Amino acid sequence: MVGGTVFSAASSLTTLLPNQTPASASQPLDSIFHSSSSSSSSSPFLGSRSIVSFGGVQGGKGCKESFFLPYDDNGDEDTDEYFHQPEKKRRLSVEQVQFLEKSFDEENKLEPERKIRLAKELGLQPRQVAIWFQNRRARWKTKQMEKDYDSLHACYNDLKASYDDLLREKDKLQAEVAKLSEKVFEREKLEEGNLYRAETKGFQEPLQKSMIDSASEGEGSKVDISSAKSDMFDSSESPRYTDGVHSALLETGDSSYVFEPDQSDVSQDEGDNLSKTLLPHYMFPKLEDVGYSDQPHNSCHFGFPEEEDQAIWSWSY
DNA sequence: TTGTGTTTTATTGCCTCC
DNA sequence: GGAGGCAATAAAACACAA
Repeated sequence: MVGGTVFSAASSLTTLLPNQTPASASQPLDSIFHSSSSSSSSSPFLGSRSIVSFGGVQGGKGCKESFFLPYDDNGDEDTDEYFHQPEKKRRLSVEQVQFLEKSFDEENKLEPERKIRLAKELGLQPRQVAIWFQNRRARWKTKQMEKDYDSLHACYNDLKASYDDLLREKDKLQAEVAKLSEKVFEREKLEEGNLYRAETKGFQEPLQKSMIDSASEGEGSKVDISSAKSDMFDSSESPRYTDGVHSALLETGDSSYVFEPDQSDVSQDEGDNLSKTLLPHYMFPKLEDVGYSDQPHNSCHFGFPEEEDQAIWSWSY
């Protein structure tokens, strides 16, 4: 307990005569306590406002100021006043504060020798210097926290802006995914319907042949069931069927892979443009690879393992 | 002048270190 | 156990609007 054990400046001084020394007078701090006649000679800061300078003590009877506020220097010392004036705080002079600030800038911790030296130079008690440094450190810490808060807040705002941008982009992509998924679903339905009709009429092979022929001649097919796939998977940025699987399937006559997609058909489909420009090809794996027919039409299981899929597509629409 | 909010000085109690 | 630091707080000094 510093205040209680060391020396309570204000309370002690109120009981002292100007040229008396406090109870701790045996310390080398004695020289700090000046009488009114000696205070001004040893330090430029031992002005009338110094707590340990008694040169400016108020004298007149009825004066409400204690010697802690020696604003005028008509010092007719009346020692009785010291015993009866209420204890009051006083502020350090501008010069004292500037000196302390400069010292604080050099080092915000106060070693004992430095404290003594500063006290002597400023005409203050070492205790006052210590208190000033303590309070100054507290103020510095508060300011530092405000700075830290501001910089963290700026960081937060930047991150939040980025996050909001990503959210908007995600929503946009979600909408595209939904739109294109719906399109794929409808075309697959159409494909299934056409194949069913062909099979039931026994025209499967002739139909395939005629459609391939018409496609290869660039005439286009009004019932091109491959266009759904080509819209989705065949673009300049999407992998062509170079894995051998599709071409092999074509050779086997698998009805799911009847036609090699035609670029001429693709180029006329505006939906395909979306898939080219907005959607990475890996977002649309082959439907048969992901068990498309078993999935709800708006499901987003694009070939990821179930858990991973859930993690990636945790957002819903 | 006065009420009110802010700043500064100082105290108190607790904690850590040697 | 004493010295010193810190957080919380009190209180005086100060600033300023009404």
